[in-house]
Amino acid sequence: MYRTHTCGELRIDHVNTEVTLSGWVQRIRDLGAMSFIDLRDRYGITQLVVDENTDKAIADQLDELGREFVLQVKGLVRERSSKNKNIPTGEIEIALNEIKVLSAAELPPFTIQDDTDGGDDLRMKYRYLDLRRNPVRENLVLRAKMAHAVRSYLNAKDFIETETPVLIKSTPEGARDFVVPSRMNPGEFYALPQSPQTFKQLLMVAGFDRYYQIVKCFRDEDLRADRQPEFTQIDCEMSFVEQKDVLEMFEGLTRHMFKEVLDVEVTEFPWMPYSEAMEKYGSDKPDTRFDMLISDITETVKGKDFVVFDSAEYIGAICAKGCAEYTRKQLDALTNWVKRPQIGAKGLVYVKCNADGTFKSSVDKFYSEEDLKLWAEQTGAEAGDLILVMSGDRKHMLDALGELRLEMANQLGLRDKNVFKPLWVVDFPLLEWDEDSQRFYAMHHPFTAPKPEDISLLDTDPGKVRANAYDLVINGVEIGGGSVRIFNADLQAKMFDKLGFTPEEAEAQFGFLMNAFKFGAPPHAGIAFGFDRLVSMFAGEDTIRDVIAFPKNNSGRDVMIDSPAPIANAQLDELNLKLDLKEKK
RNA sequence: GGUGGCGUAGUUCAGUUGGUUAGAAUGCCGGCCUGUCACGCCGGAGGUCGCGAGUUCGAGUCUCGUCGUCACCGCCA
Repeated sequence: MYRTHTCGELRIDHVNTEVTLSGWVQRIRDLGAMSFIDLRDRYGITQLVVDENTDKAIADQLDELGREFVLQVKGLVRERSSKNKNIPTGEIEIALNEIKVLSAAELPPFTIQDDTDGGDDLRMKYRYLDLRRNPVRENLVLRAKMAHAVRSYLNAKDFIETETPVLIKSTPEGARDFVVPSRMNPGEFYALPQSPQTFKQLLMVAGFDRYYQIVKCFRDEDLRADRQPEFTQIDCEMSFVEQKDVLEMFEGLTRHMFKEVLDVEVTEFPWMPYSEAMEKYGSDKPDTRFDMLISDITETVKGKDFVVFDSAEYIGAICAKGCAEYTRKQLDALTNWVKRPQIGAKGLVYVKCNADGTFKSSVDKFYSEEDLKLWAEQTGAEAGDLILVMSGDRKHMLDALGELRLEMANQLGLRDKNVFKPLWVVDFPLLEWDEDSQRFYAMHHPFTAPKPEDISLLDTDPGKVRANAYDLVINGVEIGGGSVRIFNADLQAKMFDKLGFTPEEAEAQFGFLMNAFKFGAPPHAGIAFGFDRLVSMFAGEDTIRDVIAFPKNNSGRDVMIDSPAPIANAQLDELNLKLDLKEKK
């Protein structure tokens, strides 16, 4: 038996018990004739004590030990003469009578403590050491707890957890696929699923009625702090439901998780049309923890001989509360910020609403106090506020104002990680025009149903068709999304036609699905949550890497196992593959 | 594919206008210490300034290239 107790469980009640503990050496404090060892495992830290006068042999053993050695120790629990109120085991210590080194340890490249001295890449390379640290381990414990909460909620609602295949086939829509060569079928490839989309729809055709899965998905696209090449979704589908039924069910799931895991009650989720999100927040994933809404002041500001505004398609503004005192330096910094290529604005106009009721703007030459007063009324600005104005083409400026809004909120500390504001964004456009390829793409995916009242627009004005699609957004993060699906073979065929597929192409790519719809498909709808993002939000982390046990870096590499890696020629040969690497410029 | 930040001791970082022998903290090693718990005190070791070219009398510092890493845009539900 390696241990009778863990390093986190002994208390004052255990005094005079003979115990055996196993764990890692956190730290040794050598006071001369007396030494203390902090022994750590996942449950906590227990102090071991050795007195050189009474235990000379054991004291000598301490010289051999170092940080992160794995020990098995035996001894008697006793009350400390000076207690540590900061840790749960702080009232007791173990007077050792035996130390056994189970495993020696080299000096770790960074110290295993809550505030580590290790940088990100070093921590990634030695991820198994990083995982010994409390904050990282706690994130993964949280993740396990959340997965458990998902299962208990959905199981109680009669959802059937079903696995779907990982080796499937590549399809032209959506993200780039990861592909896997098939040895038994020379020249052919599997693809890893971007999501189990078609399979869950087929499960509905199969009459499963309610399906879910916590499942890995794969997308071969460039990475971000919130994007990994393999990531986890809570994937769900339901039959005989309308949009409202799905939103209620998954609002319930979300609220259940907040309550179970964080003990947080969240309010009912408002529904916001996509068009409103874009116009008021400049984003399809609005952060509603704060207002600072975008105002369209195009009509108000035109016609005063300010050529920049007069020639602009759109002029929009936000009001930053209490920022009238911003200095020239701060305003210049903001201007430079919006002029960066990532935002791409031409400039920034400001209006300071002074405490005395007067206005000071960067366009005083063109606008009177009376004019500026109108701006203030329209943007809801009061004395002490700062109005920030941008002009240009509508789509681009809404986007830029949305980014500026978030930046100002950051500067003003309005994005509190402990406040959660969920909402549903609904009525997304069904199709999106792509200039490069001169064709429509499905904004969600090709199986999304148009709103019934918009179906007639499919032939006349496809870009105007709204979809029965919805996103769950919390604090400006897209947590999940889904849609009511097409369940009629004819309508599905029409969709493929609008997306530029010939009937033959549609048949070759998705014939199995349209075929299935001919055998009695129930109306159905579904949703998928980005599990990693949800966990990182609950954990208060900025990147999903912090809630994944073994994540990949920015370039899609696992620096611990050093993957991806070349394979042997024999392997390539077996797969009938030859490399033709392109020269780097 | 693009824009920007970073790369200096095991680690986290500082390093002035380009100027003598590149510093701090922490960790590590040695010594002392019986109530520590981020123990304390004394001493010591530890550097290809990512790599390569260039400018210069002189480069950690400036320029170009390259590699790595991070953030973002494009891309991606």
